[in-house]
Amino acid sequence: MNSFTEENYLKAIYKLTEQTNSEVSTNSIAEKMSTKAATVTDMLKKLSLKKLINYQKYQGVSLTASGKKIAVSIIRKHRLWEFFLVEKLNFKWDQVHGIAEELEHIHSNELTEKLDRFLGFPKFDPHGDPIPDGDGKFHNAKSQLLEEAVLNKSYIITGVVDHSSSFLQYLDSTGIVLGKEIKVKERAVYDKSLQALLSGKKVFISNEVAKNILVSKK
Amino acid sequence: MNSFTEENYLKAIYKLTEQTNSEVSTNSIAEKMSTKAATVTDMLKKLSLKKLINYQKYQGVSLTASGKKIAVSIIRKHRLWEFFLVEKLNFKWDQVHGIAEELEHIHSNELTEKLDRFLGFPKFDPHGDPIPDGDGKFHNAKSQLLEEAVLNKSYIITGVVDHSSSFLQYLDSTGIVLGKEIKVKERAVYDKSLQALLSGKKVFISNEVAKNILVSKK
DNA sequence: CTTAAAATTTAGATTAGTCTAAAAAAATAT
DNA sequence: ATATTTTTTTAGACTAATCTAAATTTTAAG
Repeated sequence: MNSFTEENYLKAIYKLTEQTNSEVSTNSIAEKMSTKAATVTDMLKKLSLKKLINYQKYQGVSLTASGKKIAVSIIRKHRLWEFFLVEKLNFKWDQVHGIAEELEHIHSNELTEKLDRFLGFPKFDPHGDPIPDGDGKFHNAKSQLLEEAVLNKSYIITGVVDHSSSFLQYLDSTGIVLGKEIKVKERAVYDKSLQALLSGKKVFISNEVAKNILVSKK
Repeated sequence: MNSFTEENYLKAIYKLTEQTNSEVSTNSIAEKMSTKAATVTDMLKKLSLKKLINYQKYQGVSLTASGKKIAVSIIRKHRLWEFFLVEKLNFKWDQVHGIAEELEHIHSNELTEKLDRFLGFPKFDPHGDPIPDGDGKFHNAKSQLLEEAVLNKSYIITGVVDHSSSFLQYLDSTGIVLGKEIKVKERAVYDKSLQALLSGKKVFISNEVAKNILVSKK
């Protein structure tokens, strides 16, 4: 059995690998885990001994197959619980991350599988992130940033890049909700801000926001 | 915030106090926690410093009001999660204890309250144990041991004393399920074993089993 | 290609929770 | 009432996860 801490390091390494598509540095892990580089080095030695990561000092790390399997299962549990919290318990999408950070460490495969069935085998969590299946396969929707949407073409809002409560609350306040249709009418040259139609209603969207919204072609 | 370990000690002390109605000994805690007396002493000092227990060395311990509040909230969460696992996820009543031991430590009051509402504010868990409400009040059904049931009187099975999987599985195999009606027809003098009618069907129940079943007058 | 800066690791400490062995206090038995 | 047994506590040590400060390695700059 791995500790919560070990599981969190594996998850952090997984996510950093996804972002950079290469070996992960000690410092980047330290930043992600809000801890110090020296602490990370100690943990890397431990995870390496358990053969969960490939590690040679000064050379960065990557996950082994078994490390990756654990990381994906944590992510699976996190996203299933987020779905549960929003769909069954009526939490808002900006309230669930912290609770799911605790729930993701509950150690029962049977629980995960029964929860998945109870929820109807959802493919995406409340933020539009894909939920891997029991074998670790992701159902990847090909999405793009709203920032890069083509003018006058219809898209569906499918996810967010920034998962912070403040961003999610801002989206709520502007009516930007997953599943809605959006069509960009104008893009300002100066600041790349957008004038768009959101389910037919005119909205203004700054580039800062557009960079953090994912859409799919309709 | 208290650690899982601290929460588990408080829960153990609460349960031992319930059983004995007096100060709890270091050794009894050690046994309940499957640990050593020396370890318990260390933890008692820590909990005492936090004012969660009343402790003077060699004199046993009791919970303070705030210690009791935490213990009851852990029990509340444990029982609500057990109810969820059985009623929503289709677990069997003998499979849920271990999972609930992990879930009971999730730290979100809002989660507990929303879960309670989602479940329809249940008053008893799948083993018939009362679920305290948000204020720590227990809805106590006045039940008695089947061992002491009066002959030819109708009772409803409302709970169990032994919570082990093996006992619960044995009950399943004999059809002894919470909510069923039972009437004791004969009690053998020699071994106190019972001949009874369970929903009208004849069953034999040993004293060992009868001592571990709770019933209420119909 | 040498040097300065940045990144990483090592060394040595700290805290929480645990242990064993020994000492001390309380309970029990003669 | 004293001796023996049981219970509890103390002392000292260990592991996991963390830290700071110092040393080392790598990278980048001139």
